[in-house]
Amino acid sequence: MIRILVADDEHLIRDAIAGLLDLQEDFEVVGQAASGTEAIAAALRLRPDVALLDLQMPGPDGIDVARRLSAELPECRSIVVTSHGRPGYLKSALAAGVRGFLPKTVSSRMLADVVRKVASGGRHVDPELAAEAIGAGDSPLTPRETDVLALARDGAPVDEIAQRVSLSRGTVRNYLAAAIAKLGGANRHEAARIAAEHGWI
Amino acid sequence: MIRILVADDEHLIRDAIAGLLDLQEDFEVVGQAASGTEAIAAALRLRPDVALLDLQMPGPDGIDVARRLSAELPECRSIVVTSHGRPGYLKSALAAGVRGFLPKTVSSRMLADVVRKVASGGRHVDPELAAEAIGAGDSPLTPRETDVLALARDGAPVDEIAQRVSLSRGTVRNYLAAAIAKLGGANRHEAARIAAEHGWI
DNA sequence: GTCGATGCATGACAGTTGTCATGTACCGCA
DNA sequence: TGCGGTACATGACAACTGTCATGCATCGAC
Repeated sequence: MIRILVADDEHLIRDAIAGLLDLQEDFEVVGQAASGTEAIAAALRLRPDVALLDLQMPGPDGIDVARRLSAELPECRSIVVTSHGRPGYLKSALAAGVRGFLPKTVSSRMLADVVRKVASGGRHVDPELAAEAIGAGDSPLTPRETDVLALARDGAPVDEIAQRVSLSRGTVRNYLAAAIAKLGGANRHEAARIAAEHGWI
Repeated sequence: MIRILVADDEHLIRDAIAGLLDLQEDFEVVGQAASGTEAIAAALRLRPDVALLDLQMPGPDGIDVARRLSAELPECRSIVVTSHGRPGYLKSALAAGVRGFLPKTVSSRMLADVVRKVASGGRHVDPELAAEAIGAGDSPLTPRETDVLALARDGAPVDEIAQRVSLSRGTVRNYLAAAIAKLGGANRHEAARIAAEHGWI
């Protein structure tokens, strides 16, 4: 019997996936969590075999949770599930000790197979996401450029960004220009959008 | 027996929700669709009692589908489900003839209750979304402002927007300024983000 | 018919942003 | 030690964006 923890902030999805998994005779959903914090607490308490984590959650996201769990509860294997897009997170997910990485576009049969595979010590990464991640490659941005672009993401003016990273206006503009050039955008906002799509910020 | 069509572009979610509903003794999931186009075709073919539609789908979204169905298949009642946020769509959903409107944060029990209620001729709108929609109110933007802001959304420069809506640069800037002022943003991008959060563009 | 309110349109001006030339510090390498 | 490459930092200049004053057309109220 494989003991599973399901974490997703959307109650309906969480219930539905938990119900789906519970239908399998060799699965038992032992707990549910609606946030990263809850997921960590529940995992430490319930010690499941597999933690099925949504990537986007309030508080710590799925990857943060996986990192904590692989450090504090190594016998619990993590699988991260994500909505469409976001191949850029794959690399950091693997670095965080995630054993399975799937988009929500896979079939329920595939999810069950992956849970079994991971529970028995294997790994599984969705081939399509893997291809996209390889195609997209690593972020071309330097750490500083990443910081600055991340702050520019929701429309903050340069001065505010400069203050937050303790830089002069000119320097911030320079980093933004570099990011814009590297990403091929027409301005910072397009660049931020592109970087976000690739999971680089 | 209530015959249900489930439409969601994410296979896993679709499967999971369908499975969840199928557990209910008085429900029968008669079909699934992965896009708005498929949903319309499947509904016309299968003539379900209830169409459960995801808001965000490739091609026609859940509201578009509901509009088509309420025109061409009025005996099929539509329920729209959405990820968190987006109260702004509620009004257009109701205008499109949607009978139920729920965030994906509700429990599975609630979903089942709403399906029964809608199938028997009732309506249900999530109280929290309704409150937010009332609080947020209608879009303060004029049609032109909405057009322009929508185009500014993903970072297009003014000239491109001007071309697309056949306006002078100055006029476009003026509309953007009006939108920025009305929405309380610091620049067009913040304004676009705010409008998007409210579902106004 | 006049009035005010509203939506739409334009151009001048000032402030912000993007581009560029330039400079410093650090690192690996011959 | 000297060299090239990279990340980081700055300021001048040009282009773009946001603000403002202004004008025109439509529509309902009086």
